[in-house]
Amino acid sequence: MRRLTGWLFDVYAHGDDVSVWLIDDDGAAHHLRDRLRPSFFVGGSAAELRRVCEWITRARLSARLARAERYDVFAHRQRVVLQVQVQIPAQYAAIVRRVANTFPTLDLYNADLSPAQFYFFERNLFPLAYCQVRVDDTRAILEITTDDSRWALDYQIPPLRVMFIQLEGGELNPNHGHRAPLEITCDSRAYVIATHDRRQVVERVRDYLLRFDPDVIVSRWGDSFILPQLLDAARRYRLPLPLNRDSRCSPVMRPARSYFSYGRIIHKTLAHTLLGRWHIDLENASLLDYGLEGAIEVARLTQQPTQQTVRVSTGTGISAMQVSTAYRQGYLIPFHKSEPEEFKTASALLTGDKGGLTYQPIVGLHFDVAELDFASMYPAIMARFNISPETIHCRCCPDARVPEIGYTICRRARGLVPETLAPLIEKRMAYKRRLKQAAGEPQKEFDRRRAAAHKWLLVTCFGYLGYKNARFGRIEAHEAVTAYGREVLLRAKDIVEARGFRVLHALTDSLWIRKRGTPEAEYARLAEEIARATGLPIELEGIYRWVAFLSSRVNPHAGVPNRYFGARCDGELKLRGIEARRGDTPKFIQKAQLELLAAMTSARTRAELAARLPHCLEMVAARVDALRAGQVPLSDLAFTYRLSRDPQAYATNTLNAIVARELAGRGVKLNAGESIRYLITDYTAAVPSDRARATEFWDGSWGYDVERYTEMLLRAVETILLPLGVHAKMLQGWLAQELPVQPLRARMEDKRAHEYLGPLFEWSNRSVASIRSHIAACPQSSRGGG
DNA sequence: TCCTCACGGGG
DNA sequence: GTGTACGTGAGGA
Repeated sequence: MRRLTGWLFDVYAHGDDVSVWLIDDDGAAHHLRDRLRPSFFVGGSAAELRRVCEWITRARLSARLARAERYDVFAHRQRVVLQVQVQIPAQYAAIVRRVANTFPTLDLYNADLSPAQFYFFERNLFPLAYCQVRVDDTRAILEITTDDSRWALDYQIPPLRVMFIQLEGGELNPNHGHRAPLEITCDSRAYVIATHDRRQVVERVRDYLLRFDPDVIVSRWGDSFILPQLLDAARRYRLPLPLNRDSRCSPVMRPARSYFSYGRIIHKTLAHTLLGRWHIDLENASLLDYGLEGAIEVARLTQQPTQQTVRVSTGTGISAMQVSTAYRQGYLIPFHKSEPEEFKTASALLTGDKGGLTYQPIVGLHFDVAELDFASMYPAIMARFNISPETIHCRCCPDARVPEIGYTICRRARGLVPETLAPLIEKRMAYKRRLKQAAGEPQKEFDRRRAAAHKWLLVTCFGYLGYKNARFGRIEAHEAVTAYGREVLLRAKDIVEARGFRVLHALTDSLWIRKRGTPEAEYARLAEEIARATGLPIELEGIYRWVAFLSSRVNPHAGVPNRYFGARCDGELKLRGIEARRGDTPKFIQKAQLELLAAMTSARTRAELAARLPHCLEMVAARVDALRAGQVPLSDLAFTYRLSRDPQAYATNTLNAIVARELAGRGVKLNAGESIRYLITDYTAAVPSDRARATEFWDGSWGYDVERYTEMLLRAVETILLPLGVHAKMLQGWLAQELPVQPLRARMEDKRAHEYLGPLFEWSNRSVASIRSHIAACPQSSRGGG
């Protein structure tokens, strides 16, 4: 018998047990095993359940059967069910499937959880919990416990060894034709495998894996290109390739999939996850903005293994948290449905057409404006008013009714959704409070990333409530949330106006208000008064020196709710809807807008803003000069677009369609939901394929279209300067000065990987330069590398 | 002018 | 293992 302490790193079913990986304080990995007997439940009449028992016994499935009573949240009562306790965790999914196929009319519960989830729930653990373990001589766990909590604000993360693996040239997509040598970075040193011999590549990778034994392999295009290529070569040449730490099995492959989310198609490439080691592909991981620390926070909170966590949506994450709550309470957990898409009728669209409240802002520049925001409004409403699929239309509380729509909501029993949400809201607030206090880096950065991760969980929680396929979703609950939201914003507006403020704009959960000579303390009092009246926390988001609400480009007299920008007194800029906020705007244009806004930030009056115009125009001229001189980095000129359909399905010849078809013609398999990146080479070219070029097929011989980029730049500049009366035509007059166009030399910049890894995992490309001279001697063909 | 296409939100 | 609905702007036909 032996004692171990360390972080719970990986859990999966293997053989008759589960494999458990622990990383100790010295960073050493321990492979242990533990017992797990997951149960699912079958609901039906007594006769039906008897038949299920007989069938399972006859089929000699490895399961123990028992009668059980469990709570059905939707029926609001205990239900007699058949408990099927699976004896071998690896067989759980197969046994569920056989029962479901044989008895398609019966209800199954707790029937689609992963072995890792069962393990976490049964042992009261979560990924990266710091654990105390007793093991016997065969490495079987006798006891595993933790003092760590998912709700702890401060927790240690194990000393993870990270290996970074990519093709040289970083974010260029090898599936779209990019070819370059493999580059491996570990312990702050980069190693380039500059050979076209696939056998040698595999051998070198194997050597590095054995030498560094990384806990985490972070890659670019590892899921869809590097790992499949390596595995294929390893198979062909019969070479061992220890990508897994668990040598008993191969990496787990999941096929590519496309799905509809957030109103657009998302494509997830083929995925390769590892056992006893993590593989994270930066190009196939969602939500990069909160980085690995944020992903670890989400894994801890949602009790999903980290490799899954980075590959699934936050909707799945919040669903997993609800499942955890239900499991803890002993509720029956329904299936995650996956009914096919269905078209809504016109009437359903009409009645469903009730979202947040939207005003038309008062167009133009405003000075000394305050913005009040309800904090996490929809989640706060769910928690405060107990909105949950099983609490709505409750029979026991006829007096508690949702405004406008009149549904009843239970006041007696706390709902599953509020139960899950409340601690999450609280934890996020705690991090945000801490961020406001003076704390040093990197602590602040951890808190920022964790709070950002929570934000996404909270936001999708609301969406999930209205999602047809959610386990704990119900459209009426969704409607109740927005109804409360409208009511609450109207109450706030009334209060503000009663205090003599003018409401310039209001949108779902925020108000922009103005009253001459208001001291800051009055806003705090106002926020308190609204919070008291509505029961929801509202905060002073900021006081703006100035804010510009933009008019519609179609109708210059009408304000649009979601296009505005402003400078706060603390120097922060806030932008919505303008080019700089959009993912399909080249960085070059984003930078130009931000530069103008930065110059305007400190102005307090219209006259002060106007005084900065000459400087602004000089900056614009400098940008145009840089364009003409070919000094703009290639990566700053690239457009990124997500394809909403397969290349051949495009009806019009937009640049997107042209580039997509061009790539497809070169043998690149493009799927709806994938992104393409391209530069505009000659916008007016007669031959469509000459108009733009995918970044992967761009080389120095292609120039970029200076005229076209200038035109787009000036339009973006107009967005910023129009509130000051400057039109694009005026700008053109200013800049009507011919400069020579020079050949272009540019390089892709590559910072994202480092940003993603964050302050926790320091690695650098410092030694790349020294190795690069070595590669220069090696010829590169279009089939080389990876 | 109408149609097609892609993006945002939340902090 | 997948929020919905809608408004907006740009550009092609």
